[in-house]
Amino acid sequence: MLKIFNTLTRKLEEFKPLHKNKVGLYSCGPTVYNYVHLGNLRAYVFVDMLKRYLVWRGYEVTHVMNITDVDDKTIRDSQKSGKTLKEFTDFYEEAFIKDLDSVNVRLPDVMPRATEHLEEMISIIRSLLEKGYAYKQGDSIYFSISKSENYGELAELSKQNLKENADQRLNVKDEYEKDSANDFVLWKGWKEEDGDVYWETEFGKGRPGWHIECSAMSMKYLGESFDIHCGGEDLVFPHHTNEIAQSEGCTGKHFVKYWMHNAHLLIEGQKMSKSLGNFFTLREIADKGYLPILVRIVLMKVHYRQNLNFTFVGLDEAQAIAKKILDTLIDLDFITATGENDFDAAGLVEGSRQKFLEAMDEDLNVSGAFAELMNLLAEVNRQIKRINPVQAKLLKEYLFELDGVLGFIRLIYDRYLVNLARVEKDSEIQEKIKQRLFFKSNKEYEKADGIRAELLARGILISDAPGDKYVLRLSYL
RNA sequence: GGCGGUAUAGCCAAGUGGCUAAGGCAACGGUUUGCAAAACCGUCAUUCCCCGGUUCGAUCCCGGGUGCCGCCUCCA
Repeated sequence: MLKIFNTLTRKLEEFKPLHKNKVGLYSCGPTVYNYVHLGNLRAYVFVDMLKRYLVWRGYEVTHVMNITDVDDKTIRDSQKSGKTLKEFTDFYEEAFIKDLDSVNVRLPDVMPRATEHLEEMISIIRSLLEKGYAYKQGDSIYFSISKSENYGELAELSKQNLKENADQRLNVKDEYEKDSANDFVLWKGWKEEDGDVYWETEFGKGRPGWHIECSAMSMKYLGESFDIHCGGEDLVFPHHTNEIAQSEGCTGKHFVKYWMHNAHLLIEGQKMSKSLGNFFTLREIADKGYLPILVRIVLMKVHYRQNLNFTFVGLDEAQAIAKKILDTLIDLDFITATGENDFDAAGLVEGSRQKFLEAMDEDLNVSGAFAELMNLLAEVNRQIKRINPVQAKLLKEYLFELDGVLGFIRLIYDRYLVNLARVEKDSEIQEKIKQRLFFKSNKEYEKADGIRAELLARGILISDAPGDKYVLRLSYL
């Protein structure tokens, strides 16, 4: 039984989709005005793992993630760069997709852009006006939270004593226009600084507010009620709180069954901030010589509701884990045993799968799942000398099956195979390997070791096996 | 000021009202190897942040501290 923590009830709940085994999943996507940083990436890796696990568990998942391609920041920065809004956001959208790919995040089924869903947003706003949830003030339209029953349930606002303008971020002008400080904007009337970014609509010239886009796009693709909505914990209030108010105000139906929020991350023990210069992007990590997929391992290894401290030591640890798994896969490829034995590979796999599932079923306990993977590897390594090719195939298939959830093993292994093929085609390297074997069998160890060192410098590690055999491990990470 | 999260070894990190407190990284010793690499075996938590309470029994439940983190209008 899969249990997940629902922010709405603050409890672990059994997961039961609204429609049999079909799951509608929405996650908040990026505002495309810059490269994504590690904090953003954690959210996307989390949703990816959740989705992969649901699929592994047999659910049919439809995943929708929005692209916010119009807001204050995209307008401001596109103007600064002298590009049109579209040129500007297209650039970062493309970069975003590349970054997701390099941490092996599977793309959502639908990635709708806000600017392409004005109709849907307008229709929700119209309905909210008709039903009295919204009011026009100046050129803008606001949602009146006092009209909304249960407003703030998700964020448990009733328990809180909201500090007015806690962060000094409230715009004083906006303040005058709203009936209540906490009312939020659905439609923003055009202002001079918006330049040529506006839509002519029945509400006048302007653009949509932020919250409305997620309501519009999620309901368009997943229906008025759907199963899971994800996002970073900072979005609980106000973004998701307001999404609920708008959507439920408009449809009169319960919007989302399960809300899941991932915790934030620290960088080397410190808050990410512009002034500390620790807003790492994937490119910056890669420039330091780390394979981007290692970032996925780091982000995934810690439970999603736990604060994660991103460190370069952690990246090294991820590298060691990846290497350990790959080394076992390589050993399975180079097995020499052929005969019958009493090793119960199928039983080992079945037991392991059960433990992996039990761990992940507990609100995605990845640590437990990793522990099981490590225990399996240890057992395989203990038995490696007697495992035969049939058993090796079974074990490899199982590791790749788990990788359907984890999402890094196959990628690292394939990379190894590509490099290995390159080495095998390289006649110069092959010649060196032969020479080394010759020196070695002649007990000319200095010469043999010299060649080994030379090859190692080129990323090729020769591991001797009994007899004349050897295993090539590449410096792949 | 209000609300919430969290504290487990040198580091990362599960977990449980009682039995050996998972797993990984690092380190150290050993087996194997011509030497390595990989692997295996072994060592590595007697305040599980502190104080108090409940209990036959608390790392776990409750209360109070302390540290760190977050939210309180456009941030993943």
